[in-house]
Amino acid sequence: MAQHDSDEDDQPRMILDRRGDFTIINSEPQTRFKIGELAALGAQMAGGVLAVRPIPNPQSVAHAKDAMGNGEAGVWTGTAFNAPATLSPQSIFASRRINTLNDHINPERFMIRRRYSPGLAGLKTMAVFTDGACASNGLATPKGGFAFSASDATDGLHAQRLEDTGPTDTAHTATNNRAELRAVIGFLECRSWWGEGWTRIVVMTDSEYVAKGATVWIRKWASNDWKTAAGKPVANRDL
Amino acid sequence: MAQHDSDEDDQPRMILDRRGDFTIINSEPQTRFKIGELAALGAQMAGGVLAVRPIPNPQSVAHAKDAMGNGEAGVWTGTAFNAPATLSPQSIFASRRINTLNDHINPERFMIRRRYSPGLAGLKTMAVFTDGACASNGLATPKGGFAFSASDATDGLHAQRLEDTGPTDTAHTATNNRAELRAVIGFLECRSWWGEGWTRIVVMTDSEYVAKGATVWIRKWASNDWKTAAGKPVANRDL
RNA sequence: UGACACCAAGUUCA
DNA sequence: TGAACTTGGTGTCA
Repeated sequence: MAQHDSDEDDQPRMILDRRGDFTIINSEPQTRFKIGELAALGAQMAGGVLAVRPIPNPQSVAHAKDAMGNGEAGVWTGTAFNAPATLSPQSIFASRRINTLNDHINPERFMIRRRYSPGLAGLKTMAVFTDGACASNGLATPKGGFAFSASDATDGLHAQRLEDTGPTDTAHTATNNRAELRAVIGFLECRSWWGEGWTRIVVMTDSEYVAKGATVWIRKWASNDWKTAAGKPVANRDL
Repeated sequence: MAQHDSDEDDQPRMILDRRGDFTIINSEPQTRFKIGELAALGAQMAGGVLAVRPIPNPQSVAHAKDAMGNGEAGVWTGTAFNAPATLSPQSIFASRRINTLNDHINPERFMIRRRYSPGLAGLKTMAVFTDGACASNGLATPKGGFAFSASDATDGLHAQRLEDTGPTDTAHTATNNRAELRAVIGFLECRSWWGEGWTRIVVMTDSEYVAKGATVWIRKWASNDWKTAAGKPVANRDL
């Protein structure tokens, strides 16, 4: 009830600081998303970069489902690789506007620089930074949040609270890993990247859980009836 | 090079202010030791009070080493408890002089008041305030200092710079936690409290690191090969 | 056993 | 405001 800005909406707003980190302002708790730190981590980053190759048309989906052995995971696959030491949102986003005939299509296009994806030059590749957070993770009342950014501009950021229920309408306690996963899903669902002409998404994440889960471990799980190495069912499967 | 007092010695001198804090005068950097603030912290003080029960004779040491599983930690144990809200050097030091037949024994004796250590009345209990400081902690050229006081008199204070090398002759960068640790060690080593007849030391510290490290965490470390919760080796083990 | 992430607490500083 | 020194704990996997 102290001083307020003059704008009344309760939608979360974001600010981007000098290092590229961003913060959700109208959010409780106020969480800082450390996108800028990805740059410092550089080559040592174990989470690394996740390249997602979508397979959107029905035939490809069917084929992928067959190949994966378990259809639920077969809609897309990914490849993990390490980020360069100079990684930062400002360096990786080679922003250029394109002309579109349709006003409903966002004209912002960000080609990932070729040196970050050698051999992928023929694909229209989009880059996105993701991060998840969970205050009081593992404690009594955890509160999750997530964010993603596909540009170095403030209005290119999106952040929101982690929902209490997953896509299957089941209640799920908020955890750090659910938040990290949800950040990637949030981008993939909110933006019609395929319709915009992108054929490859590069996801920058600091989460080994997300990076390896979507690239390495998922292949074992698909041919494994989704059992963990300890024999227990894989968690957060709904996401 | 500004104004100087007329005395030429370069031994650090200390001044005690109204609140019980003290400052090293001939020291660079000039550091303030906040003993007086312990009173304000009172019962909320998480660091609390550290009661040290020494086991000084060889048999007890050997027994303790066996019991701890790892001999290096077994020389003494402690119990943590919270300080009362009214805690202050002036209130806790019930100074009384005693007569001694030996001039070499300091006649100053400070019995901790019974209400601060219920149940310990049968032991000769000595109280000491400790504090550590580290200017530019974490920066390029940190400079540490520490101090302790076992009385409310000015000449009962001792303060000095934190050494560059630990007891193992290894170089160690000064940190706040090394300074806090060194303050306690400084008192235990400089004063022949056992020879003076004290059988229990109560250490007043505002450092959770010192209080829990010497009472709670050390028991896990001893049976843990001195690994931190994150699996890394415990820091400052030399102290 | 290891790895990444997410927190919690205290202190020390700039 | 922001950063470093230190610890304990959970979320997850191999």
